[in-house]
Amino acid sequence: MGSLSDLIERYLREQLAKAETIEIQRRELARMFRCVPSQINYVLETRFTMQHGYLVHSRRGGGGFIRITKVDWKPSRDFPRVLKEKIGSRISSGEMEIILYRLVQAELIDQKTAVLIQGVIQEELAGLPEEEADFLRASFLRVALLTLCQQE
Amino acid sequence: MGSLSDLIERYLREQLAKAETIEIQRRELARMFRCVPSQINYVLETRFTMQHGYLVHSRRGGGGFIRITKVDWKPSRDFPRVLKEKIGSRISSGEMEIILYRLVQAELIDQKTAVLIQGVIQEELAGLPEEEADFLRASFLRVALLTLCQQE
DNA sequence: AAAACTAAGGTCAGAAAAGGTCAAATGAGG
DNA sequence: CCTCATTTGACCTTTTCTGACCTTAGTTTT
Repeated sequence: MGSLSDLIERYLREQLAKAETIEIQRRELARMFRCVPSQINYVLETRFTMQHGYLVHSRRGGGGFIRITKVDWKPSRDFPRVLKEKIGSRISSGEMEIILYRLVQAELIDQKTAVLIQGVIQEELAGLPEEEADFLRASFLRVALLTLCQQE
Repeated sequence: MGSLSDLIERYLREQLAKAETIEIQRRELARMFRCVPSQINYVLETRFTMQHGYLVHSRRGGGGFIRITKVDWKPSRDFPRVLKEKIGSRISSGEMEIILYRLVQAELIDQKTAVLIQGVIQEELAGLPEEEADFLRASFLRVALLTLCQQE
């Protein structure tokens, strides 16, 4: 406790407590903390990931910046993590159906949406070999659910 | 968001918010922003393309001008098809950002959702070679948008 | 009417200004 | 000591900015 990374993390969190989105300049921040610029990347990679509830977006070149946005996951703070665990790296269409059914039971999504998701994903997967489809299905399902879960 | 190009972009967008079509003089604008005239071309090429929903037309010589016309994205009933057409079989992250921005402009999705989609997809694509990522990104974007926009 | 002049805008390549990546060196805790 | 997290630095990619040179369209002169 008390490493430079921790300090930088605390500083960024303070800023993010004041605003939902902040924009920083990597060089500027690095100068503030007297470290090399890539240290900032390290802090972002280890402490401001989606799992932590943050989205990071950046632009290079003149006037470049790094934008950090706090995400308010509707269902729960660790929804992304739970989803990752439940879905895993691959999933069959049967398993997907079970998960969707559970989410409907939990009233996190409604029946129509569940059906819609299945339809959209099925269409996207059309014609692919089963082997490959299972991997992609896992990704598609995560994208769909994570996208949905911020809607009100 | 601090580059000169960003400023010029914002200025032009403001004008275009007031009128469908605007006519500017490159020299005049360059003088306003204290830059070289070709900077204006750069802004137009990177931020006011057809993809962005603008048409640019110009004339040289005495009394020359640059005309920018806004082409609104009409939220049609046939949204899924239009979307698939726009996304295509592969798409770069930059092109995706443009599409999302236009959807926000058209009020089909809100800003937070756009950012979220980018984040979720970025995460899902992490570590993949660019070649493969472009194809998957197109699929992910379709899944996300079709899931979102078809539910009521 | 043709030639010359002037007043726009267009192109392109290179410099400058960011941020990104990756692996090696270092350090802290068990 | 070993392992994992942190720190650093060399090298890469993207975006912006600038300036030299080119093309086009009116205007004036011959």
